[in-house]
Amino acid sequence: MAGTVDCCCGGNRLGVPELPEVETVRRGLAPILLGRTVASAEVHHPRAVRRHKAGPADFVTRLRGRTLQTPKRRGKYLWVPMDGDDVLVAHLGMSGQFRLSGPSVTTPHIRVSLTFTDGFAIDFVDQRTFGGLSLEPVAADGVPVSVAHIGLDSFDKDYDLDRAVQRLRARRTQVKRALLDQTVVSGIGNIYADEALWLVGLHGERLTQRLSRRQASAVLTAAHQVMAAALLAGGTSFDSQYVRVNGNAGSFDRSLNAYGREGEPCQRCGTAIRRQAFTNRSSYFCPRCQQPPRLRQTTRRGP
DNA sequence: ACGAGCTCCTGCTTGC
DNA sequence: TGCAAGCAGGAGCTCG
Repeated sequence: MAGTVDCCCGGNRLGVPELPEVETVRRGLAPILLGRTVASAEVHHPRAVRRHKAGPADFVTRLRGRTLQTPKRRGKYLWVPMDGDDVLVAHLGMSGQFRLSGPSVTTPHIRVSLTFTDGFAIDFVDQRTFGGLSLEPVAADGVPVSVAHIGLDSFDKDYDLDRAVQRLRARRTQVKRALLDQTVVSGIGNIYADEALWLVGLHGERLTQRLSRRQASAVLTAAHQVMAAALLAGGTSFDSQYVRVNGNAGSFDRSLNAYGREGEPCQRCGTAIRRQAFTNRSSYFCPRCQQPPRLRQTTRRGP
């Protein structure tokens, strides 16, 4: 039904919002928020505003009467400039969504609701409560203070690949860890890191300081390409009748080559994709295309 | 200053 | 059948 929003994952467990999903949400929100004035805000779960230091009551009070402008994004952070000095910052975390509110919408896990002066309303829905909203001042460049520490993402007009390559190679860690470090380049999560590494045939345990410029450049470029493809698919799935503001990258299944494909044949060489524990999560890679480093600095790997 | 590891959270899946 | 453990993972935090 028009005016409602379909569910986030459609059974796809890969619903975690990374840069393309967040950008899709931003584009969906833009025409909805621009020029609307908040009549009231309601915090249903205090954890959703835990990054708003002054607390839920202050959050609600300060939002009232504010007129919203076009949302902006860096990496996986969204923020909405408003009249006045501060901005509304949103992070979707693992499961955050914005949904158009209405009597026909029966959604559990509504954490925050915003109602506008024209009666229109949206909900911030977040099952796992890793996401949240806050009101924050902005730093000198117009970026919220909590976002200022992360690096530019590869879609930013000021993004400089050479500088990103420098930062990546300056780290003293494994390349996958560095790709997930939002202060190096923002926007890359576990899924796109694995896909980028598969594309360029690098094992995630390769040490950043031993990557050539060419290798570092290739993996960053690959990450951008995978995210660009997902963004394109998310964009084409837009339907003005059913405004998608929920982080679903549409019908695109992200054409994943490695992530989540344990035991399936590698699309390049046919070797079974392997899953490996990685800091409380998983890494997926082709053991043939992505050879692990033979020698670690102090530790020898097994075969 | 930097890097590693832990923690927060909920619902689905798997194993006993 | 029912319960418990495992798994998913972004980012802030602490510790070395």
